[in-house]
Amino acid sequence: MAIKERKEREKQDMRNLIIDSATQLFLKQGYDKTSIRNIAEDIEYSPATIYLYFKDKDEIFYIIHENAFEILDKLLRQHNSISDPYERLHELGKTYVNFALENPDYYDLMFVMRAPLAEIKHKEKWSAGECAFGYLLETMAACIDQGLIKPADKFVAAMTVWSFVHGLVTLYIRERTCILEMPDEDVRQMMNASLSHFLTQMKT
Amino acid sequence: MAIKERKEREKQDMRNLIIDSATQLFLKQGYDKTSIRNIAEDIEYSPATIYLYFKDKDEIFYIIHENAFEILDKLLRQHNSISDPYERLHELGKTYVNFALENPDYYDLMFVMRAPLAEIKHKEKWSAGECAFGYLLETMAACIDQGLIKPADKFVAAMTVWSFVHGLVTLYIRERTCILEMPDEDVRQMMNASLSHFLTQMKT
DNA sequence: TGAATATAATAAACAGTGTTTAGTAAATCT
DNA sequence: AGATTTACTAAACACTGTTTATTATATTCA
Repeated sequence: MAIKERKEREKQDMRNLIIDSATQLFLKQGYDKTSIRNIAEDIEYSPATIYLYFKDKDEIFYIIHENAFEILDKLLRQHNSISDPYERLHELGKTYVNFALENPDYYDLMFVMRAPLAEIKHKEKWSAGECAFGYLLETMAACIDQGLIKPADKFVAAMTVWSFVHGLVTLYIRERTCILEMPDEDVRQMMNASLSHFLTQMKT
Repeated sequence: MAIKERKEREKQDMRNLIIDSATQLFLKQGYDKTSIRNIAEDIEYSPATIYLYFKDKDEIFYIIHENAFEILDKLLRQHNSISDPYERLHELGKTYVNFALENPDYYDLMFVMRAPLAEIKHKEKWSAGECAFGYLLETMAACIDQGLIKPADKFVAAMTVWSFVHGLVTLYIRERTCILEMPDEDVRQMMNASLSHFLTQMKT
């Protein structure tokens, strides 16, 4: 009975087709303008078909959110070879901010939007986020152990760093940096200056 | 011809009626569930009537967003009497975070949601935000002048502080602090610890 | 192979959204 | 009192996410 396996494969193919189309539309037009009907039209199926493969729109965007985390995780762990944890922290910060600025829609979905939340809660564990946060936690612990930054609980220190970079990029992505009344280029330069300033402050 | 003035008054009354109803519904049920039809039913008018007083839903939420800024501004400027600028900064931080945690929907509308953005851009100036940010800027300048915090450009310093507190509260409001797998009370305590840690790091 | 069954896909509908248009009733002006 | 402006609304438009009943196809079993 290889038919069952083929069917399973076909089901997965269809899921991938939907996710790929949704991702493409999402990155091109944003969340709101990526409707089930849009996706359906794009893959040349009826809207109702999508509900045979995903229970709702949010589940689709939960998968996209997971894929985005995989990308970010890979980028962050590229700096694993840097032995000095403070230096690694610096690179992690730069990479995080860069990722957010270059993939604002992904970042929004990962850390701002409520769309994937239902699924996260449903799963009782935000594993995608845990992976990235865990890596930050490790780095902070190493920094503290080696006395490279001002002493603090590693959770508190990690939350402080994450909060700062998250705040920095979300103020930009959600267009609140308009308050600076600067050209976009200057704003980005100021963000870099702010990141450096923050990390210098941390140092012992 | 006092009729014209009475009409003008009545127009303003109607605008207030709509805003009051919208605000009430918004704080009770959130943005998405506050529909034009809901507001219309609440004030016992037809949905179309609302469009005689506001050009679209976003304009209504722009007004609510402005009102929220008035509340935050008053809270922040309560600390004007504190002469030591670093101490004042500390109180500003605590007040800001408290405001966000106690009024998450207001905070969301002010600093995260895209709803009021069209109007902000249309007006070419985000005066509501400028007022609060200006106050932070003053305080930072005073801190730097008196050598209370590590030297930096006042804009960079202000952006750093704002980014941190904004990140801290938005990770909480948009439910990303679930990663800590802590009871809500502990998360809030950690947020306080993080704020203190951040402000201590700034000190010379 | 042919009838019965299980699967896949869809058309159409439901209940909602923001917004616009055309038409009516009331208040104001001449 | 008649003409005109103002205030309001019913109904429609073009969407949205989602569900249900139906049909066509593929698979299984006798």
